[in-house]
Amino acid sequence: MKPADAIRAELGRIARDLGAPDGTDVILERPRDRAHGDWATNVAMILARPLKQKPRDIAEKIREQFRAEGAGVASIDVAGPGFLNFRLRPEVIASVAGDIIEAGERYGRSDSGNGAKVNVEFVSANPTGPLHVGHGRQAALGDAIATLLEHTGWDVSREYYYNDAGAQIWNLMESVEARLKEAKGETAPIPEGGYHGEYIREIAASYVGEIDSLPAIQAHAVSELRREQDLDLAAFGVKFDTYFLESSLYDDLKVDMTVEALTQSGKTYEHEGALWLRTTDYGDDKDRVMRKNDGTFTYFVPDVAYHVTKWHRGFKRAINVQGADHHSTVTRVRAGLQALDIDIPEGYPEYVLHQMVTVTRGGEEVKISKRAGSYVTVRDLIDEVGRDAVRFFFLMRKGDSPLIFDVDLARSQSEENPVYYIQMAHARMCGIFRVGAEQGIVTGTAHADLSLLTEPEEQQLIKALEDYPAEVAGSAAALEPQRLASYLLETARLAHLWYHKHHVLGQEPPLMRARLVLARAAQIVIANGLSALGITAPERM
RNA sequence: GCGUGCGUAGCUCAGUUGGAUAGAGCGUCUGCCUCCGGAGCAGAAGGUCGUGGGUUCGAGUCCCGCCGCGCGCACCA
Repeated sequence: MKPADAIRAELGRIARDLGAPDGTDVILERPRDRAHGDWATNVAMILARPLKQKPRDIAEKIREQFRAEGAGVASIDVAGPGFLNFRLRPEVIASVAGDIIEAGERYGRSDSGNGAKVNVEFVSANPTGPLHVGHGRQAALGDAIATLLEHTGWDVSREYYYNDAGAQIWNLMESVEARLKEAKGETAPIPEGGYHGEYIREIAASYVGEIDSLPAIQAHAVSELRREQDLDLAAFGVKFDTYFLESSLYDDLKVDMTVEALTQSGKTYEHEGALWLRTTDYGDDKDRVMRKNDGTFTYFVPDVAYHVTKWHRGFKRAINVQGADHHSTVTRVRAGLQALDIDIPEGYPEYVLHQMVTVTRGGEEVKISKRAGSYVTVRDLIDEVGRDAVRFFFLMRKGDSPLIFDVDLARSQSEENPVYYIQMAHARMCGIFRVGAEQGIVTGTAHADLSLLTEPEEQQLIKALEDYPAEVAGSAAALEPQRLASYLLETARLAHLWYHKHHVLGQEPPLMRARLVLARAAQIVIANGLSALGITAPERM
């Protein structure tokens, strides 16, 4: 049993004896201040009300009744308003390192998702141009969230929705047509709302079909751009399980069926030649048009039809990663799903929204990519700083905050660069084993006496490693990869600290063996954490 | 104006779903180490958590008002 579990069990037993109500959960947490001990609980404060006693009196009783030896506890203090602080025996803390090695790359995984299906949709760019940095943030976020969910026991499906129908595609087609005419020497301006990037000329140049066949031009442009985006995603190392085409919703009459069902529900009305949905019944600030007076549908109608397919495909949980500039769609899509009245939960789908990305180089904002014209592409970024740095930088801030991507920092091979810093900690641990092997030292970890790991830096590092599973679980539950990123930074710091202060190789064999276990455990945790974020853990740098 | 998100050290940001004296990196200052350079080590200073109320044993965290900034407010996506 893990030390924390032992304490929790003992606290549970005492709480019951004291007459705590059923369902009282005992929360153990790391005290913010290390001087307060290894674990703390506020259970005495929680029980104060139901037991009608002072928190400190309850805490005192718990302290007296606590059977410390079995739980590996060295001392218990009552502090502050009624906290119980536990200090563990050093060898109990150290024993965790052995468990980590045993679990290996499975360390940190859990099964709280129970294998339930969850759909994670992200990027979902219109095939009207190369992916820009915002899509990059989405790709990093979506992929990491998907992996975190996998690590916590969910059956995850990564999905990409191509908006290959509608007005944007029409604009794309007209833009390419204009460039085709231009190539023949005609004057042909890009239409309003059209695309001006250099890539439009490339698409026109590679077109070999009928010059006046608009459907052919459209098909060519869309397929070229999809191929282009696939290359962007491949460069980023993201793989999707499903590519869902918006056009298929029209082909399969899903859009018509959805409109029909919404009309049947009585939540729609005709007004000024358009068909409206009463989204105000579901918290929107005004009703929304479904069918425009030109007979075509507004974008959110296929979006509703699309989410109905997710539901029917067995995803009781769906998560959409999007730019916050699209946040107004949230209410509309959910309203449409509710109006259908087919038992879809109100909060379906869940949204993870992220704020803007700005790229800086030399302290100046970079605004333009040559190929795309008006924005910086993901590919530019990956080419310049590498996939790992791009991913980490996109993940280290919470989605709610705008993100400034400092290209100079991301490229830097120094410890100021957070990715480099974490990967370096991993490489250093690997270096110990590499050098050890060269010296003929057996770096196996069997028969180590971990109670020798008593240095403060060692105890602190081990405690951080012990927290890894909880960090993964918390990060996954909150859909917030940046938590894990922060954790890795802190853990890397502790690993560097330990490495600087204490040598492994060249120590007396028993101590060396114990430290080899710790080095291996640290290496495993950092590697697992990086992998959960989609970042590699190089063995040397 | 309405909706939404943000506001934490000089700078960049964490803050584990409401806990104890609010943390880290960079920068600054003081020592130490280094042939030089890059850097490394130990420590220090630095805060009215935008602001005013509220909720309770307890608020950076939850609720309301105000101020500032971003985003959205199309029969575009």
